[in-house]
Amino acid sequence: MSLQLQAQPLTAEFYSQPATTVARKLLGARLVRVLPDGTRLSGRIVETEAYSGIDDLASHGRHRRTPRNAPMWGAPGRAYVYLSRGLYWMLNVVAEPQDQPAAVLIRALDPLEGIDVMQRHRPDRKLAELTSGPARLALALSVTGALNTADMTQGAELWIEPDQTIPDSQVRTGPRIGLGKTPEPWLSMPWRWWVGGNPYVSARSGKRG
DNA sequence: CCGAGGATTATCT
DNA sequence: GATAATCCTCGGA
Repeated sequence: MSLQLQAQPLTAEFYSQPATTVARKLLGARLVRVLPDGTRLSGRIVETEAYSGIDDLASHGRHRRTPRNAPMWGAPGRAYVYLSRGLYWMLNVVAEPQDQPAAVLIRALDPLEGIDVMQRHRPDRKLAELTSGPARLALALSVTGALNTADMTQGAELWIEPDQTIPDSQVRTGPRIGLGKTPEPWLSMPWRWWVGGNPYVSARSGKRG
């Protein structure tokens, strides 16, 4: 007899919603990573970005389907992990129904479980810099291209489960980060969501509010 | 504290 | 050949 219901991974049905809806609802949820040796690492999601549709000129799905971006057209709830700048892995969750290119980038975590192991993955980093950015959290949780297309609805090595609910009064939105020369209106589209005042929101995002 | 520039490589034009 | 959904270090104030 458990006194409390065990949290279950978010389902494909959840991820089938519009990427913007998924991005908002993921705030406060818990990203869980189980390492090959069984170590469990987790953190609360405090910053996300939505990339949706072939119209979105900031999205990898803006052009044709290619070997790299193909996961964005795939089943909702799978991981889309790609290498940025030849150096850093970015973790996304595929959103919206099959054949619609969309994903949500996980940009920052408030660390919960396995903080000592995360710090071992990022030697000599301050706690505040452990998971405050998409590449940082990928390093802390040992997320690499090996997890590309992994099914995040199964509770195996990587998934997201409900945890806290963040009220609208604490949610902030703004333009996405690092879009370079993406034209308007996509450059300024307020498709980034974060938890106001949370210290782990990525630095370049601006933590105002 | 802040801004500039380098690292490093898969991927696409 | 150019670019990229970033991070880190360094130099200057």
